[in-house]
Amino acid sequence: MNLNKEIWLTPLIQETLESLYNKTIPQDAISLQKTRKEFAGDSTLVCFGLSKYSGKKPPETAQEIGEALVKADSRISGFNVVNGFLNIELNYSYWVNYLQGYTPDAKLPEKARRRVMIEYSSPNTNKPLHLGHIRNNLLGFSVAEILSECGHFVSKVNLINDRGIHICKSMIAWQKKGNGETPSSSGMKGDHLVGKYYVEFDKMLSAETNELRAKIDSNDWQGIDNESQEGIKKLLAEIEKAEDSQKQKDLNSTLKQQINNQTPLMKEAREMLMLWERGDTDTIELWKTMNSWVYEGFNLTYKRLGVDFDKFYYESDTYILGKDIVQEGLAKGVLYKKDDGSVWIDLSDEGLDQKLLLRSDGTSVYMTQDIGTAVLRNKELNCSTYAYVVGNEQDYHFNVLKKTLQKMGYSFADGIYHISYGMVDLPSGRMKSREGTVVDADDLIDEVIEEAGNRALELGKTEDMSEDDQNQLFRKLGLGALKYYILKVDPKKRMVFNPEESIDLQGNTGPFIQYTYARIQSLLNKAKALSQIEISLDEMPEESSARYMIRMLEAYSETIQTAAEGYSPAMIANYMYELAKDYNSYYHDYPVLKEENLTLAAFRLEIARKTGETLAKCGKLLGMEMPERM
RNA sequence: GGCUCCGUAGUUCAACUGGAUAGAAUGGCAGAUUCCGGUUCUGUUGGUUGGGGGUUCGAAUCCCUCCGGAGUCACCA
Repeated sequence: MNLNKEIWLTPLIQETLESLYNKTIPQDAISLQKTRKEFAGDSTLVCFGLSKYSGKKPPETAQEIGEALVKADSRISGFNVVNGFLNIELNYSYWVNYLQGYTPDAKLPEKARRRVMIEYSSPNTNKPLHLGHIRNNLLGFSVAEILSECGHFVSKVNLINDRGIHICKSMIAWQKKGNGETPSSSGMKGDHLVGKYYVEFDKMLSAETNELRAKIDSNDWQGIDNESQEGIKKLLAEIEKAEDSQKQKDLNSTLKQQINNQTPLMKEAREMLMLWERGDTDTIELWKTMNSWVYEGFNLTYKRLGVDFDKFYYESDTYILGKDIVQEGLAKGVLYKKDDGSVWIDLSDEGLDQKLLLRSDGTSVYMTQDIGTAVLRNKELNCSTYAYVVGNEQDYHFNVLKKTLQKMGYSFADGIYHISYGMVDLPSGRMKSREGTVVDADDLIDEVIEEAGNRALELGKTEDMSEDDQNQLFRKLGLGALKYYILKVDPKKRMVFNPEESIDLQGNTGPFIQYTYARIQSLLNKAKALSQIEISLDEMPEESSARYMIRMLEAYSETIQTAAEGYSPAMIANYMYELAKDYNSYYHDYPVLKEENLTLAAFRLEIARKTGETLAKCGKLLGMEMPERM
């Protein structure tokens, strides 16, 4: 049963208005919102826009409507008018009944439920996960939970980037320097081991690049083919001529890139990629082995983070898929071919550029692959929404992907949505792998758990717990702190990750909410007998704080639904913090066990119970576990 | 340079998508416990919402302009 008051109040207002003014009033003319804390009332009708129907000034209009509403429905006990705002007050009995029927539930009506795919995580298999991936994973998982809570049918999907030149790099470095090292021989987590060789490759590469640069500077062009020679010479000349330093910088980095490409190591990497694409047995064997190490590592990290997937896609399976579709697009005349054979789409009428979809040698690029997987998934999953959790540096890419598919006539493309999130910065600035400031996901998880443990042990409240229970608790607290810290920020916004603040326990933090929950559980345990007492309005006084708490609980379903529409776990984090804070204040002022009026005590206990349930539910939606004690 | 996004207390974030006197946390300061768990609660301090103009009953939010920052403009992914 949905008791949400907007369900009956909005239509009631509409009817009242229509009979009052004898005009048709569209529903969206009725702007109803929660009454702000500082005013009396439960719901507020904004009356400025209604003047045109009443022909009177907003305050007079509000007054009139208020009077009519009180007459129209007994649930409405009163009202007050401030400027053009009509604050509607509901009966206390309405709220007491509401509390008794309340359970945190945000299910939409059947007809509003949809099939939704959430793609998230999508890692490369050449490096372990880092802080940026953590934001991605937490967001993706949480959004999926939120949509499920609203009744949607969600597929969580991970598209793994397991092929390409970057993967070959770690393979080559391992061949050269690995001496057969494996995760078990080294005791290293598989993804970290592979990552180590990726870094190793980079080191070897920059040594070769420097060497080659020195040779070029002394006019020694051995090992560089004529065409590349010319290119490099031209660049050198341009750098000579360039006047502003920005341009010089740009040219220099292009030059470095070109020299990079001429090193023996890069040549080897490219050769390996070709071997891989041809299906060379040894290459494939090595690739499979090293990838399997990485997957073992990733799975462990996912498990510790508490995220999971319904389906995995691998780029090695999907990277060719888009080619046929591009051919179809050519046939339809949506795409065009240049003289060199490359295929493009012109999106300039959409405010975008031309975009390459197929190289002149016929091989596919990132976009080709994404087009292919999109079509494949639509066949397999048949969703109405395809949401991709990917960083905002790819805003342009997803814009192009969606428009391209639309132009090709795929109607499912309308459902493509990019959940674009901002970078995670450190207090010192951006994470840079070159400077070694990248925060590793596994290290971070270890740290927050350890730190949570340290702080809990200092307080000494967990001494009687078994070591196993303690470890479970520290894990819940550490991860709760981390998840809340990251998810409370609006996904779209860039955020600063301060390692020390992320494990804080006071203020707007995960553990603050967990503490509130644990304390409620303790209260429920001690007050079991009260649950038998029937709550009756006749036996207890009206309390505005209680009314306020129930209104906070009532906001649950609307909050979750708005969060789902906006793909924003942050809204839920803000809500549950507000709820916990208000409850703590209520708890402080209105005792249960000491209250002599047992009906009132039972009523307060009921508020505690429902608040606890709601906090736990919100926590679940963020992937946060609530401890029974801490 | 073109396009996109961002700029809110010292700091980290809010502001129900155009609503009421811009709120929390943190930091600083001052308090509360015969306690149902003090990881709590109550005060206090702190703002020209980057600057300027416009739209209207009303703007942090929408439009224009300038300033500052980021991202992106690959036959990379």
